[in-house]
Amino acid sequence: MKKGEKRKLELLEIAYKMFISKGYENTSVDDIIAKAGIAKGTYYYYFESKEQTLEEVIEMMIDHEMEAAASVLEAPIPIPQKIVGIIASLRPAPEEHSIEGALMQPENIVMHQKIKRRLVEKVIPLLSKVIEEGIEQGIFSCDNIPERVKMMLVLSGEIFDEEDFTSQDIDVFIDITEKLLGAEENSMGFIRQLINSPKTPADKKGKTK
Amino acid sequence: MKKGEKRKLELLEIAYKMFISKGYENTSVDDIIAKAGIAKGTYYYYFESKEQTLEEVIEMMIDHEMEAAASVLEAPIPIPQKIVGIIASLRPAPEEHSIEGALMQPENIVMHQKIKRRLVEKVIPLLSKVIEEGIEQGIFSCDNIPERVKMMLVLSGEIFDEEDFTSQDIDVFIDITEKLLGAEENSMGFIRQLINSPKTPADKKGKTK
DNA sequence: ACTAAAATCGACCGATGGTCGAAAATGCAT
DNA sequence: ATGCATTTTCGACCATCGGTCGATTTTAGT
Repeated sequence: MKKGEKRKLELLEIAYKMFISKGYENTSVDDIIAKAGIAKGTYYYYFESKEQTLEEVIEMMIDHEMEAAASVLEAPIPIPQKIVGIIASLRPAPEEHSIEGALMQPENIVMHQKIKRRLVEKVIPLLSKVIEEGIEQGIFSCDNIPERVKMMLVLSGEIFDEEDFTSQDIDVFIDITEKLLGAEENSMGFIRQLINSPKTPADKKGKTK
Repeated sequence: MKKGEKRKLELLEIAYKMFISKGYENTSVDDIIAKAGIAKGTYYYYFESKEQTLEEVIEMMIDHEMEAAASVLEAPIPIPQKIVGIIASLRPAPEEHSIEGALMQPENIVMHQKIKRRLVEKVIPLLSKVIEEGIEQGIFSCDNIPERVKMMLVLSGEIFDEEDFTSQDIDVFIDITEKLLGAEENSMGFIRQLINSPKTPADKKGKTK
């Protein structure tokens, strides 16, 4: 009741790392068991299938991200910052693991997509609460909150996942977020600063053609 | 220089139908060649890989959808209707082929996602033109048009792909679209009628709890 | 020490995407 | 027609992959 759990955790950890670094499709069960030093049968003693392993790995990741999101929730910061903080915390931790940023590689669509869906699902109620708080404070004003939250999440997920999003993308996202929530003009403008500092090392290729 | 082309088109057509009806992952190369009555080697004489076949099939579909979208563009209808018409035309033709609506099945994520991306890419300039027209006519008012168009497309693609979208989703989408384009309140409200008629046979399960 | 349950092993399987050398089929110049 | 090069077709074969299964070892309770 304990040995087994540990072994499964170990396998999950290995699978997790390999899925992220090499991609789900490019990681074979043989790869995993080789790394773990176990036999095929042992692997299938703990998992029904490779896909189920993916599912559990994703659940692990989700829990991780959700913790981060929840911690932002309780931080003593203004509501708009909370919202952005939560959304930002959903990005699959670029530092820790993912030695190579191979997560959103074209061949990893399946995993990437599954993560996104589950994440959106889980975060909606959390963010909805925050929005309601904001409404009570009078800084937001809107109905159909969960639906609006979902659209915010879908947009941020789709736009900021790509590495080549532009400052125009950000501007429009800010604009749309404010209007989506019925917030005051430019009340979300601070997002710009948050984005310009950590990533995007100036402009890279082309552009100044 | 012609025999070869024809054969390839034939194979493409077969793959196309099978990918849609059974899904990409569930269609084996053997399935395709069996249907076509040719040998493995012949298939790989025309295609580098199964994935490349997918790519070409998608390109075919895209061209098809783009034609439909372009025809809407030239229709003698008001601008807002054009926009909605174009967005609606992007849905992968539910009637013609796709006997079973097996296109957005969970196992078809890869194909579905690839189609979506390419479609958005291609439609952005088209829709942007329409928006500009609208601005000239004074019914819209906004900047960063392509970015806004992209967000509209992303949202519509993400929300309306799922079969369980609610009337709230529609309401919010309408609201956000109007604000995204700087259109007058409720000027996009007609979308509701368009959606209620063709699909959604009343409300289905639960909901009236 | 005995035994039942849990855990591990690895040979084996069917299916799949892909390769390759040889054989037809085709086109063309003589 | 004949010879020859190019294009097209064939299908046996291969490596890999996810998954199965009966046998074997380890563990834990009595």
